[in-house]
Amino acid sequence: MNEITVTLPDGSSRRVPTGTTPGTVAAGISPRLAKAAIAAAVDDHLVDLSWPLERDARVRVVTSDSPEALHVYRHSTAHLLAAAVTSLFPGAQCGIGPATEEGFFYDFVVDRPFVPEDLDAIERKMKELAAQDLPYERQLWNRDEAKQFFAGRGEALKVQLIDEKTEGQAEVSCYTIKDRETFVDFCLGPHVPSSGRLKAFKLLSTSNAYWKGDAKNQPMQRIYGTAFFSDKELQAHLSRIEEARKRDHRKVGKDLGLFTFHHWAPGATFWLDKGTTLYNALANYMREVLFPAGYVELKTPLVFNKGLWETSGHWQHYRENMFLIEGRDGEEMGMKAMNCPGHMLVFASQMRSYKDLPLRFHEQTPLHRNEASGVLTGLTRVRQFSQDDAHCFVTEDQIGSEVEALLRLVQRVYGDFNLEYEAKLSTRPAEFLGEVATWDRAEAALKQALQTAGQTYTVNDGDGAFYGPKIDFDITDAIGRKWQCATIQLDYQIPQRFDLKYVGADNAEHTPVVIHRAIFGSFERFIALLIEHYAGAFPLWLAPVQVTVLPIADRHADYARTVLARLEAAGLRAEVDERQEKIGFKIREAQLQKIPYMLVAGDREAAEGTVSVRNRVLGDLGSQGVSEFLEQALREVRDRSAASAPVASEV
RNA sequence: GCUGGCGUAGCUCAGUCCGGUAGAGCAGCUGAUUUGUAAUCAGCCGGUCGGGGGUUCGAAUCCCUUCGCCAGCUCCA
Repeated sequence: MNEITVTLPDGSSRRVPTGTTPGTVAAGISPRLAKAAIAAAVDDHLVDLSWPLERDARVRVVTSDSPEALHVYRHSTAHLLAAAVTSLFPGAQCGIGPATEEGFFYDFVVDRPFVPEDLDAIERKMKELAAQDLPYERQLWNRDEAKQFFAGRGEALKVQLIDEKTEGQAEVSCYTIKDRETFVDFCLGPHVPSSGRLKAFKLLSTSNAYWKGDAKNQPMQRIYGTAFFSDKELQAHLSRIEEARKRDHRKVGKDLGLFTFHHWAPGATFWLDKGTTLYNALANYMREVLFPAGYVELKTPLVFNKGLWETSGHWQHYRENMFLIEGRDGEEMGMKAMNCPGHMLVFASQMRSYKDLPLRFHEQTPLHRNEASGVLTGLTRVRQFSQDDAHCFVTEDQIGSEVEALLRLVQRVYGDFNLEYEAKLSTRPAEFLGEVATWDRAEAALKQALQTAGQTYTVNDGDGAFYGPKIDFDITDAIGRKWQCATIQLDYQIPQRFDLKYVGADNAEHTPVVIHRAIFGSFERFIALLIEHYAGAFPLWLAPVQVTVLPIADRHADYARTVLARLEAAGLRAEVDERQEKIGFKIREAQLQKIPYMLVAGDREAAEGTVSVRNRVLGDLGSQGVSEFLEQALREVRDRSAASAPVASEV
């Protein structure tokens, strides 16, 4: 009999007959490993445990400890879901059902949308199928036979998938659960060996989706679920979701009185007094960061004649997202959806020399975008918002250093908030303007800058804007959704459209390159993410109310007011709670409002000229002189210390 | 925009399936209490049940329509 050599991760190797499966290899190592095995990696390629080994290979048994295991496990759970749905809903047609970062989903074409009761029934069916420990088997089918089989079952979408994904192949990979009659899916795998492995899963929600994500295609019903190796992990995940909901910015914003909305202005924020204080603190922070970095601040019009938008190209490509207005003499106007065209006009308003570059225009005025109603979400997706926007006008050989400076700016700002983020480089898309050589130079400059700034990143090939490559930064919200915040975008087109020129050292006219960039992204979205990041317990420098003075009884009110006056004179945002309530009640309210410092003032403090300091996290800190407290608090503000603001993940 | 769900007092929610005078807690107001580190007690006020239309003797409840919110899809900061 022919033998092959199997090399294990520890470097050891063994001879086994050709056709041996990784499952057998695992069993040969130890029964416990065989029991824990989910799948196998053969020469770093994930396969089933039943995959016959035909030649010498490195084999690693994938168990629940392996990083890839959960993905396989969830994908197998998605198959179980599809098996349950096709069993309970005869005629249901399957689309695709992948594992995701948090779980899995599967899309179906069904006669009617799923309702919550359906999910319960489907989940019960899944548990039943899991309890039967049905084998998952990979089979190679003749391609035409497979197409006929799926066509015969009314699975037109599967036939389409086979057509598209296996062109020119003689055989296609299919997975059965138990047998052909019970469930079959066209799928590359790998999968767990049997349904009994699937121990802990839960269906979470349903929603509409379209075949291939295109609204022009057939509407489908999607079922989301999640799965873990143990019930304990599943329960932990579910309670994490529950905890995250508690710090959802929409809830916290309401509880803390930061902002509100009204149905007469969908997608537009009413910033309440406390929210406005927070907003202004961030706006001023950004100015403090940008002015020393060579930026100047502009305020440009909110409404422009359509001529501007025609010149910029937005009239042709972006009009449906713009709020349009008719002027009193019938002229067409558009509210600005971005600042760039206005900034181009400012650049062009006077002669510019190469000595002026880089020239950096910063602007915080509001933008309006007529977003589709279905996409509006709290503060993270709105119709009226302000960016910490800027446009940097540079020569082509200044691109690298400018982008590097921008990367360091992003790192510095996000560092000030202890935010975690991910950077993505998006490169030349299929449809683009300009020369390939220019794009290549620009992409190389961005990569170089990323490396110099020590910024890790992933590449999104072909995802750049039509006018230039870009680097985007994502921050994750409380419930795991990623939101783009900072962005750095090169633009070779807009300076040409506006015919921008500067006079070079050679006394000739040249066209500058524009870098569109934002660090917060928008104030609205950034504040939403900050609220969730801090669970509403902002660091002292951001807290809308920084200190509250709590007199014990009415006779301490005068003293409390003198303390308040000193706090306010020193520039702190403070208030006094003079209500006729017990101190425990006042403290509870201040804690719920997440006020960083509570200063208790009673007989003792009034006599000594002190305050009894309570920190919202550390609790009672004992009594301090007012000056002593002030000095300490002002230092905390100045340092933008997060000392008393644990981030949500630590709460 | 699409699909589904939801909309009852300032807030959180019950009542809707099966039509019969709209409920609770918190908040607010008034009074008492003068209080020492996460809720003092009592009383009172408060809702054309998102808007409009329809069915019915009678609609929060059933039907239609419209607006908003939520989830997802698509799209974006």
